[in-house]
Amino acid sequence: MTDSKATLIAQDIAEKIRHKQFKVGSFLPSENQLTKLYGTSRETVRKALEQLNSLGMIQKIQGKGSMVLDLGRYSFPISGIESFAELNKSLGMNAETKVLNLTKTKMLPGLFAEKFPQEKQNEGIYLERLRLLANEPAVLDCDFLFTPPIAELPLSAAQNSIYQYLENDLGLEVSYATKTITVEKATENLRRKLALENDMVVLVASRSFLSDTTPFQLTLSFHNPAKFKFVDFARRQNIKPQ
Amino acid sequence: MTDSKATLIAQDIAEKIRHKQFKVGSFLPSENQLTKLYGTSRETVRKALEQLNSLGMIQKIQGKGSMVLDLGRYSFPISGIESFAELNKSLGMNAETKVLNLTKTKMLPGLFAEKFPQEKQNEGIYLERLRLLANEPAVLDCDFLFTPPIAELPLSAAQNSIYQYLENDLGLEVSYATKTITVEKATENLRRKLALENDMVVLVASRSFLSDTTPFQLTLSFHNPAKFKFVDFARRQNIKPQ
DNA sequence: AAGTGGTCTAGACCACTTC
DNA sequence: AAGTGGTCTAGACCACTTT
Repeated sequence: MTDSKATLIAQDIAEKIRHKQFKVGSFLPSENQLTKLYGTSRETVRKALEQLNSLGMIQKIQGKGSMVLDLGRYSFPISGIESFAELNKSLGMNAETKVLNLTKTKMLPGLFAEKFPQEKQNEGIYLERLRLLANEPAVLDCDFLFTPPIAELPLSAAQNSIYQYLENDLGLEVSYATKTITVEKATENLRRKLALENDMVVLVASRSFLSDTTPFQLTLSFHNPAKFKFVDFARRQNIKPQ
Repeated sequence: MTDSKATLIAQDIAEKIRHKQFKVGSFLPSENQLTKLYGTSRETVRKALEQLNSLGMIQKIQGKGSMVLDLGRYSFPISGIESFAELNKSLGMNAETKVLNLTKTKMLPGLFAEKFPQEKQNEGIYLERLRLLANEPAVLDCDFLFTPPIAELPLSAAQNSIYQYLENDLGLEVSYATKTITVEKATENLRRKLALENDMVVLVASRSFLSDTTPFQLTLSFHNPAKFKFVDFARRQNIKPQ
């Protein structure tokens, strides 16, 4: 899967925004200028701008141009599909991952059966990781990776980036995820592992899918409420959700 | 602002998915067939499908077709930009709104000054509403609407849908919002109004903008943790956030 | 009037899946 | 080989903003 011209242009513009070559509050070069700059058609430039628009990086204003928006400095957003490793790298945080458990199983662990009641898959890999920020426990990630398509998970992949292993080594195409965020009562085990001050915990439950719509991963992320922050960008829709 | 052909097609397909004319797990008619059906070019059909794709309603699979996804029956999602009134209507819930306060002010209330430290605007309308679900308090919404562009807010608009009033009566174009979700310690006032069992509350803070990038609204939504649920759909990005 | 973005088209060629 | 989606183009016309 090689990136399209439109995506390459979007990445280039995003990079220039990050490097302050295009400044927040100012307008990008016009679509005609970008068309000449990148040597493509205008529709291709427009597809690139549409990607940046939907990410909240620019706002298009008819008759005027495309303004660079201020996304703010997000302290650890959980929006989108990104692994902890990717976030840590791109934000340069002092984060650490401790793998607590990595085992194959032929039965869906009870924890997952409870939170994903309609789930049928039962063979897979159970993974438990504690995430530390500034040497303090912040998140307990429990993953269940489906076998197939994932037969093995090297400890190094669990330690670093699962997604990198799935995409680069196994050639799987990670595509989308559904997530829910709720607040739950913490078990004694959780209280201890996350050093919670009271018995509440934030649960981010997600089910992730490959591009052929196969589910491949369930994740239960237990966050220390005091350290939890979810950042979102949303555009007003003219299509009602299902 | 009239809808484009692509948006009309997307709305039509979404409607057909909702009415089970196109079923979850099956493929939509091919792009060529849709092109004939709607009497447009293929690119226009593709723009319609892209809208449904980004909402998580379909998944495109090369060589096969566009599969209808199961979004699940979300119990009160807070994703996207939708007003409580719109959600209530589209989901047919037993919800009620009590307007507790609606006053003009020349100073940004301290509550907002604290949660949005960089905010400069000070003249506006303060609105406080309690949302009840099944006759139990679920959310306390505190809004600050900027003057200008919003000079007045009729009680009926506060009672029903603010967005409907802004878009239909004032002709404003609501475009996007940034939100953060955190867990905070509840004040005694909040404990009482939301009938909280303990002293934690979920805070959804959002800043909303018009299509010309003017901010027009700050919202602090305090949720009873026991009734809070946030549902999200996310696609894997090939562009890094800013 | 000139420049900006918004929409739409008809056609081309490619990559992937299925038969 | 035929059908599917993925990409890209060159051009047209419209709506809005600015001068």
